[in-house]
Amino acid sequence: MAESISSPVKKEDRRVRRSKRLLKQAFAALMLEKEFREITVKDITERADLNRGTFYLHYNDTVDLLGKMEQDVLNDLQDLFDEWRKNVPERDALQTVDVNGFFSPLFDYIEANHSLCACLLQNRAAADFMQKLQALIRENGIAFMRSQGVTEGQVSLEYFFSYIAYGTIGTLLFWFQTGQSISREALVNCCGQIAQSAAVRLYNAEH
Amino acid sequence: MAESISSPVKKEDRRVRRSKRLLKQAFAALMLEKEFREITVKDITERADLNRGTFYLHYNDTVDLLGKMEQDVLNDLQDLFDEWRKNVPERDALQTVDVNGFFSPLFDYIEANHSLCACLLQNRAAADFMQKLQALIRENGIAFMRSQGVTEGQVSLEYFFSYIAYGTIGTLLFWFQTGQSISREALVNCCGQIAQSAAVRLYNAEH
DNA sequence: TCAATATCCGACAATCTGTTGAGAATTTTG
DNA sequence: CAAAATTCTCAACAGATTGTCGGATATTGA
Repeated sequence: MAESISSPVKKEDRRVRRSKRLLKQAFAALMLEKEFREITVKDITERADLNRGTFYLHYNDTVDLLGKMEQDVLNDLQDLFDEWRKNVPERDALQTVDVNGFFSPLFDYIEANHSLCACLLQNRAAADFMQKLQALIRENGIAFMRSQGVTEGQVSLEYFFSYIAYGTIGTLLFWFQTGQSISREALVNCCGQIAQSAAVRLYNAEH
Repeated sequence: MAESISSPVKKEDRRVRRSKRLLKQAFAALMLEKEFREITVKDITERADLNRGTFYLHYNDTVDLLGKMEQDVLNDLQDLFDEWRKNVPERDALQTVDVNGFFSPLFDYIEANHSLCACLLQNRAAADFMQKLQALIRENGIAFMRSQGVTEGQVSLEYFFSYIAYGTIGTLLFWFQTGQSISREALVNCCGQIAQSAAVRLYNAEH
């Protein structure tokens, strides 16, 4: 799993990789200190110890940089989902769909990169990170359910997973904001139980 | 139910009420046209046909104004929840908790003020509106469940309603963003079914 | 009517933005 | 290794926004 802040392995000039890395690091650090809207290009380049003009060689503005960083995280997560899907056992028709299993890569990753993820989720500016993350989870969730032989019920899978994705992300965010007030196991259990019980009721995803 | 954009009934100087109203209206209109971060104080006051200095007599900056508008909506919703709670029938111990009923004021209000609410929810700048809205729903939800005699289960009510609130708000947002691609009834049914089935499983909120 | 106060107007310094050109430094290529 | 290509630095620039003035004008509430 690639470090989200790091640059692609080998494509661009080494100087470019260095500059982008420093800019992202500086920006991530600043986001822990103040609101996105208060962070100027000057702030970032000073923190990164780069010339202000260098910023504009790589990004249009701070929103652009934020978007690239969001995309890094989303790419990492998609890779994890892809990897996980390869190893999912075929589902016996009588077996329960393992919703917890589906969410475990997500929880693992977000806990491992908790500082950046909390930043992106909490920051006023990053409302659409939650949306993008929801879309990623939703689409992977739908694909997963279909691969498990689940067919559409009275509630479309799209709306079902929209709900589940937002509920899960939001609860993760709530967990961060309350200082991880319960154990990780309790959190995963909470999210899993809700999703599982709803899935069972709406799609007979059991037996 | 007070119009969110309108000013309090009678407290401030009529000129102040007028200015605030015009500023909020102008700001709401501008948010439909461009990103929050691209909206300047000058934009707002020009649209409102007020002097730029007048803005600073009432708000510190655009974030402040946005926050006040969010609070207007939250106040309206809290009033609705309070009103609704007065009319909730006592729950027979054998009866099902009516989760749909709990959410109906929310759906009504957001649909009635759908333009502004979609704005606040969708806009990049308004990430914390979703958080505030979630907190309001969560707290009212917990109070409701307790009043219905539901006790804590293996999943704390706090986390349960965090999940339910985020899921519901998110799905509402998804509904807006997909151009109300299903009927309102289908949407309410979707959210209701998920919440209900989870509540039943986790809290035996039935029978 | 009159005192209080909100608004308007013009102006101000300070800051940030996005871009430019020239030169120095680094990297890649052959 | 040497040359070519690219990136970075530096200083400077115009343009825009910000937040704040003081003084004049208009509106309000009593």
